[in-house]
Amino acid sequence: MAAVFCTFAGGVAEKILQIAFMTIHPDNSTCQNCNQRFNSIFCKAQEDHVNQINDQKVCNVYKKGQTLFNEGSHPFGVYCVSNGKIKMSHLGDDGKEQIIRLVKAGDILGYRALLSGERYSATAEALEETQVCFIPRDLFIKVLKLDSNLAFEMMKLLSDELHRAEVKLTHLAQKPIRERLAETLLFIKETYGYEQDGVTLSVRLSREEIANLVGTATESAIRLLSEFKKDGMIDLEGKKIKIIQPKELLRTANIQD
Amino acid sequence: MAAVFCTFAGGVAEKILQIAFMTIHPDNSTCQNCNQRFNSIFCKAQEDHVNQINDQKVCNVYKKGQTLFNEGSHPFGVYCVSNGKIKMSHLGDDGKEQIIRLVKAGDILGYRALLSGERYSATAEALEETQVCFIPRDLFIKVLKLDSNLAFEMMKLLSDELHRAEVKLTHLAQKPIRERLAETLLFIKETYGYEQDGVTLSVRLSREEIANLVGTATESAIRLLSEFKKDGMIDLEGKKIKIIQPKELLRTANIQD
DNA sequence: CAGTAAAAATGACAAAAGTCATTTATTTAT
DNA sequence: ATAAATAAATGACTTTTGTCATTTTTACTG
Repeated sequence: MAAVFCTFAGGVAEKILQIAFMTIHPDNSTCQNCNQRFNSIFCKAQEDHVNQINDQKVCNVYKKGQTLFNEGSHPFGVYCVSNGKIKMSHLGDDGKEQIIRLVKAGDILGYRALLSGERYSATAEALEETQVCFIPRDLFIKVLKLDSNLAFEMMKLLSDELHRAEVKLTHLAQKPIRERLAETLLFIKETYGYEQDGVTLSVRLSREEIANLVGTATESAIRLLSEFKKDGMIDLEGKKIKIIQPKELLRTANIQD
Repeated sequence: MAAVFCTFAGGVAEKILQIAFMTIHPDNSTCQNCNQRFNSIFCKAQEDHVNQINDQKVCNVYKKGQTLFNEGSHPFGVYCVSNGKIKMSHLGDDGKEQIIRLVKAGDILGYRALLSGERYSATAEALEETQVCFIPRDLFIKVLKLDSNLAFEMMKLLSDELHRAEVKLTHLAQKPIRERLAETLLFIKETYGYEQDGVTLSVRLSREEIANLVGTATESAIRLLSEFKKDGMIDLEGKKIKIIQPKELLRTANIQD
């Protein structure tokens, strides 16, 4: 099914193919019928507002490695993910990437900078073929102003993200890498879940990306992953990671909160 | 002047003394005349709403070391600081404190848990004698619902905090302690400013608290502070910290963003 | 104001984590 | 399919940071 979606980069080509896509999958091309409709922040938005968003949204497909936006550029709206996986990352002072968020279907992104009135502070890059709808800034702001339920959902989302960031910050300051790696693997599982086999994490990340998620050197991440494998907690097959002993991994993560 | 504010812990005594305070300082006892009126999130709130808040608010004075709320307890409203300084911190798994925010006059606190619908994830403790107004949950929610300007200010505040947390997270993962300590000293300066002399940080923090802000061991913080002093960047007199060479400190912090 | 408790400072050492160099696998492109 | 490029793995070593013990200083209490 995914093969049907076209993934060229340019604007015109995308438009054409988007129309082609809409013809083929009419039920999935509108917000009203989006499979993420009640899984997103818009679940409590008024029907009328969802319709307006549907009318003005622009859908796009990003191939693995393509960026939706870059740190330092201006936000012109927010993105709503209908399908796929995205990483958001900061570039540290020495050019090292720090992954601050993993985005999944149903999530929105790009709202932080928009609401702060700043440029993007993070780069968003597709981890695999990803379908995204773009909602223009003015419409998003307008709907947010008119729809207090949506505004509250937005505040809840921001509060939850803030909480996540604060907990991660505390763990970075206080926990050893071993524990943080275990926690990260469980976090990936929570976010993207397993493949059909029920053990393989359904995302392919490089060792470097895992390290940049944990906040450590690539070699350290590699070494510890090997240890986890040796200890029988996980299994490694190339970029596939299988969680063999989730309980043991949870114990290793040593999470109290 | 500060000596006029009474600081007993209990509820009844506080009420009585609050009334005494209002009698003595009528101009400062209402939101409308609060010295932080246009320095807070309520700056763009409708006059009517500010009046309602003023009617229902409950003011309090906390002595140094007293907590406004504790990690794990339920939020019943938000706090608005009219005067003083507060630290907010998480307790790490091993019981180590991680300071996640420094709160100053004009700031509000306690909103994160309230908007997430969770218990407090942090403890708020006064760093010195601090005057705070408590705004009940239902009123805050109601006003937030009716006043879209206020809601947007709230979203902006959350977005800014989220940004701060993400940057701190990146620095914790990537920067050496020396740079983080320098950055922390500058952050304290930005937050609380100097005393009259124009060089002494106007907050007294223990070495342990500084370490818990930086995210390091107390001894490491002490050692590096001594180095900074030896290098002539700062001066130490007990808990007083003087910033002698702010530029050199900024260079040491090695901040790009 | 002495005496005690707490905090700060310092040294010696241990552990954790990072860096660099090299080898081995795995992708990718031709 | 094979070469070239990229990523992963591993070892040796260095640096950073933390821990523990001890001394010195400061703050507090009777």
